[in-house]
Amino acid sequence: MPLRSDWSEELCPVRRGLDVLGDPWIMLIMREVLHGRSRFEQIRDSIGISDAVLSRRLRLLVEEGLLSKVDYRADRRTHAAYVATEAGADLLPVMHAVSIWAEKHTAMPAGGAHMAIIHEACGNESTTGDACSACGEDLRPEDVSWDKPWKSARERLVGVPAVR
Amino acid sequence: MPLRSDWSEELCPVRRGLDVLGDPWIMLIMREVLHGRSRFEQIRDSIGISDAVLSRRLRLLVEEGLLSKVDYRADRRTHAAYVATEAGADLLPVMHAVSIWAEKHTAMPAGGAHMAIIHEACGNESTTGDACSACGEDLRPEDVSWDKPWKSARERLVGVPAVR
DNA sequence: CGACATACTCTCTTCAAGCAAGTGAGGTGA
DNA sequence: TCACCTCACTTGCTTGAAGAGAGTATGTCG
Repeated sequence: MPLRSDWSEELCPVRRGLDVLGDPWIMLIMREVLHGRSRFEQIRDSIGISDAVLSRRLRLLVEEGLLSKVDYRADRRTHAAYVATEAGADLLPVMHAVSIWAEKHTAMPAGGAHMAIIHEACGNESTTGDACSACGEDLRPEDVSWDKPWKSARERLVGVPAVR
Repeated sequence: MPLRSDWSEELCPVRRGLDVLGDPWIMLIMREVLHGRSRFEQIRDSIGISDAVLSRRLRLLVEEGLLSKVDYRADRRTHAAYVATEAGADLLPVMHAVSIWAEKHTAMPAGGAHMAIIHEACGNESTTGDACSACGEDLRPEDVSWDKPWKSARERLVGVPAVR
């Protein structure tokens, strides 16, 4: 990932990971895609990123193998869409870890509320990010919802699409 | 964290977390501190960051409450040192998640090897990042070692110091 | 006193972010 | 058919941070 220094050859996995993940937009884009918002304008409008930066990040994410670009038909025309690959879907535990950390250690703004990670496969809230704290199974995007009380919404995530 | 846009008032915890963690240096600095490398020059030399950037990041991390700056005497003089706070030590699951993701989804460079997370409290390797996959206990820095075969070293982490 | 170490700060150049505007391919309405 | 729209970008401009290197303030040692 040649945004700044190239750390892809580092021996320490933390550093290799940060080569890709050490950018504030990457995880936000992946979060949107895992929420099923797969089109350029959907992602742009939901996270407030500029066109230029989103365009570059999407290209990088496809190069790095976290997203794949697909065309699909809707509204009588062809749209570009970005869907998670296995590597992209596997970012879920990282997002969960960030979320759990932030809930514990950043100030909750006015109007905020606890976001619960719901493991739909067993029906319970998980308090850990990689394996469900209730049933012990790995948390896969397609089995997880994020309960966001400030939006009065429980949003089901989407994983790697079955057909490509 | 006013490096770029300020996301500290965002309702979504992922975004609030990325306000602090969405920078490649932050996690690397915290990793060094959790390895007991607490002085300016130790951190600088082990991660290869410029003086100016390290200085700014350390100030930010103290402001954000992830590090605390302490003076200690060694070599007959007073040194500045940075030690993790509770919020800093709680980054360990995030680091583990990044590391596990990177081991699975980035190319292992020549000379690299699997880095095992050892839960010294039970003596086993954990394959998950927040609770030990072997015994189920939360992974706290003071109970964890990272086994780095490429350095032929098993490095014990350090948590929040008992005295401040 | 001068040499040295530590923990920074300052200066300079390069490059990305953020904002705004433009572009081109495809589709739509009159 | 031709102006107009939407989508998914690209281009240009300005500001500001990164990275590299040199300088500086404080304290210690001989």
